[in-house]
Amino acid sequence: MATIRDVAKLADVSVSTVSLALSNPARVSPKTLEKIRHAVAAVGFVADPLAQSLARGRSRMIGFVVGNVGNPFFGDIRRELENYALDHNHFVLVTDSSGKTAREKAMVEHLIGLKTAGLALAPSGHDQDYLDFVAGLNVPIVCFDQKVAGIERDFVGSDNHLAGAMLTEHLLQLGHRRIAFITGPSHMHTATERYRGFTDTMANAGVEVNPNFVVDGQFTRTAGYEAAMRLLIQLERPTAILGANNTVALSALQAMQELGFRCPEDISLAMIDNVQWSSVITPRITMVVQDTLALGGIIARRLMHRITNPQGAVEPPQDFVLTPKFVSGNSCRRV
Amino acid sequence: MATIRDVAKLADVSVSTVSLALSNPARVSPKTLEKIRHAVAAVGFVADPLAQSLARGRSRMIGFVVGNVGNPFFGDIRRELENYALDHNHFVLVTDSSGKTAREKAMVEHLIGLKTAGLALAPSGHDQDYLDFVAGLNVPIVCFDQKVAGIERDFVGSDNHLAGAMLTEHLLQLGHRRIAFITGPSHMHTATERYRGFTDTMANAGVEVNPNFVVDGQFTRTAGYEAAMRLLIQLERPTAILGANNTVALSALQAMQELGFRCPEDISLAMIDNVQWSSVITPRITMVVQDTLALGGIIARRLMHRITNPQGAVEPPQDFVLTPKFVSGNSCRRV
DNA sequence: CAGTTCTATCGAACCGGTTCGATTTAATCA
DNA sequence: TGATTAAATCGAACCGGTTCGATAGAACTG
Repeated sequence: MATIRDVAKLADVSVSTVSLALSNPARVSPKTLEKIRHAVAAVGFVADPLAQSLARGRSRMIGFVVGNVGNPFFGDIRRELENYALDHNHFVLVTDSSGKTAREKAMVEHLIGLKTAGLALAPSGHDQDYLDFVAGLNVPIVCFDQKVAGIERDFVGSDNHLAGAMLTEHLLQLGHRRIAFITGPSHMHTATERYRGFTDTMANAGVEVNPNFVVDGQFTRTAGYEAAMRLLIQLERPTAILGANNTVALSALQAMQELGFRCPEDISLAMIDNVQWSSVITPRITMVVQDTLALGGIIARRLMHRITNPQGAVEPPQDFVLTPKFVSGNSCRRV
Repeated sequence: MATIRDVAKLADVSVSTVSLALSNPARVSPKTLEKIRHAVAAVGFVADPLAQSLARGRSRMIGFVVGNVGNPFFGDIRRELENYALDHNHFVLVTDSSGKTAREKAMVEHLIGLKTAGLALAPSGHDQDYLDFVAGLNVPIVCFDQKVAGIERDFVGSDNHLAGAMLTEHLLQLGHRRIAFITGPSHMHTATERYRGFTDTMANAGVEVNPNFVVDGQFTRTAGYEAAMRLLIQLERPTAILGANNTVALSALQAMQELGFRCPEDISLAMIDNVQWSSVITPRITMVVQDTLALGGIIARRLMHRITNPQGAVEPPQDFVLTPKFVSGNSCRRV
């Protein structure tokens, strides 16, 4: 591998001039620049990013930290970020914490060690320890998905209260009154907001929420399945189930199928967030989806802004909250 | 951030002794080691991975390069690799090439620039250029999924010929004769092998393959959809469709639903590779799945072996081919 | 006890760039 | 034309570690 000294020798200039010419061509005389360009081409010089990062104290890499890269929600955002970053000469490193806070911390620390220029982070924690950890990170960071109280960073996400409210309203309009809600973890902002959207809308409509109809699905497959089962074995069953996210809703669908309930004939179902291949799932689930492309675009732009603009680093954090979209399926029937 | 020189100063030894003590404690006297340990703790020293990588010429990072991290097949493998790597003090960097060879090259080059210890690569190319490129990479590499002729590297994958054959045999057993096949890109080993498995089995059974029943789905959603449409509008329709991968098969299911065909009553469907939530897709597709956990485990072990063992680097490349598994659904009916 | 072999530690060079103050050269001004 | 200023280039220090040959002292040998 050719080094900058090889180039300097061949071009018959000093190493520092080569470095200067490469990073700021305008500050070098045209003929010197030409010599250096020739030499670079001749020896096939490519700057070592590691050495560069070490010397500069920062790299051209962006860390993307989420709990599940396989989730299409994160996948779409990743793609948007990646495209934008590549256009701006940055490189995205993806890491998956599997939702574990400890692993996330380790990964973030590793990324910081790599002198990443910035981080797109879907926070997995919420306690004081975690807040301190994030606050202590001295890099541009854009948080997304989960709004965590106490984190003073840019945030990009959707209006989750509205998402819950939209689906609840839809079910109410169809005549449902016995509506069940499968929640997510109570420490997650998305989960509590969606749930609030549900209860607020129910209250506004003057419909009481049956406490037995609120079960905890933890946003996971197993817990969602169990929660759904708990709903379905009740003597007085709900006429509609609202899943706080895609995983618990589809687990509920599976539980319904296994117990022989038909959807929507016996029980209606609605969910927040899309999944891959939702178009071939029968019935097509009525859902509220987030605009992942827009979210990804905003995250990308905001992060690159903070990274590239000198004063961008000190701008006060800002929240970007998008309106989710209602997508009608055929999983909800009129009662 | 504390540096190694801070530690050296506090422990009153030379920098090189500190470095030695940290990387090879046995070669330092017990009392010196103790002093250094104290100093490390006192200043909170953590070695800068960048500086370390630069000096050593290699890092503790492993690059994971695939065309679609969202695909659960790759997701499962990634998880296995990651767990194993973390246990062995290595760190996985995930990159997604979106299936584009050019982008994959750029990403691999970047990873090499980062002095990654090794690469788990799902190759996206096949031409001479690409072969030369891969051959020129001077890092431990384990290829998986696509077996590319001419790449002299470890390979981990499944018996794709068998996968195609199993499903074909199953359909033949059920009495089907007019079996259609939606293929993948002809330059992909998995695609051609699966197709060969189909044709060989058909030939063995003495059943002729109708050329109109073989359509190209490119392993993509749009092409798969088009291909399926082309099958479904024929006057003499197939009684069964075999999708060479999950994407084309599910696209076919969608096409069938849109045209009003019922599966399996009107047309049977089978596919190779699982998808997320296949359990709630109606009907449950009969399929042949790869043992992703085993594949991931082998990839991880093989790669770490080459990385950590001095002589591991020069071992001749080896192929690991696993037997896929038949998973019965209810998408195929007897005719 | 002189000669040899370990063992523990050190100093200096190195990995491959960047950066900044100093110096040389060229251009502008009185 | 000599003084002043700007532009171009250079040298050396630095980023934060690793590595290897050198050295000094301890332990072993005959």
